[in-house]
Amino acid sequence: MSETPAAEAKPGTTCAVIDIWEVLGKRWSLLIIKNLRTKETIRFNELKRALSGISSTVLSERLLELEREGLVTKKIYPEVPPRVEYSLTAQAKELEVIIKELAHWVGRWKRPQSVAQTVTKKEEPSSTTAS
Amino acid sequence: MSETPAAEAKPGTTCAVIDIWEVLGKRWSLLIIKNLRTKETIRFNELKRALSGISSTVLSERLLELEREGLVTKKIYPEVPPRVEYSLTAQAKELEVIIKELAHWVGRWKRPQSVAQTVTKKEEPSSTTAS
DNA sequence: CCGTATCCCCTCCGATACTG
DNA sequence: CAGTATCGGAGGGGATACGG
Repeated sequence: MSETPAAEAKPGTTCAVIDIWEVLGKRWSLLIIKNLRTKETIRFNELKRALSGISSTVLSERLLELEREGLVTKKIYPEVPPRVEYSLTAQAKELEVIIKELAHWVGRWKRPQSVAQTVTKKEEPSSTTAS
Repeated sequence: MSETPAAEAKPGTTCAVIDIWEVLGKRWSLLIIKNLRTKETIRFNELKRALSGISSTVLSERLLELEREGLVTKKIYPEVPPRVEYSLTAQAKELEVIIKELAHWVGRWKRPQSVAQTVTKKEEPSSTTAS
């Protein structure tokens, strides 16, 4: 019945969706995925340049989180000037489809909304009081 | 090609998806929608009781945001003990489908992930030895 | 080139108290 | 019952400096 049957410490972690949502909800996460999509592989500074404004700290952090979630693969080339390439996993490519649907959904409903409706009558809400 | 062509002030606001994502990414938002789904209409304190741990402040705030996004409708009954009923809009019901897909996606890939792969030799002869 | 360590600010969230 | 006002703590994110 209640939405917090277990894990009382973190009330927002009831279903698994919220888990991934919290990761993806963080700043830059979605943008990183979007940029990763433009190429098969992207290097760290290349990505950083594309996301102008992001700091190395945060980019590294997001990349690590996305890697832990299995959305990004990291390839380290032990060369003299270090080279690391990032790319999307198959899992992330599937996620993209859902994001696209979400984008479509957003576009379909893009418009100003009403604020609130005050019911003057004492009647059942089934009869729409939109006048 | 760059991801921040306009709106330099907010780098995370490139596409509309991120906009709704930021609202839904906030704590309790998803849970609120989930609870709203169990009934057609729910009252404020009823909802607050279901989401044990949330404060009136935050619940009110979330509800207002969701209303602004057009996901929730608010009906005010000017009675002696005030009565306000919240319910999902058609738009939110459509969103639910997408969330369900996301949930399915999460379930399909639920498993431990690798950490990182270091390329020791050969493979990928791309000339990227620029210093 | 690819990050980590540190500091600081600023927003978010919870708790409490109070009003219509 | 249904909120708003205010305060204070915690954590995310940016800037800078430094290491491998």
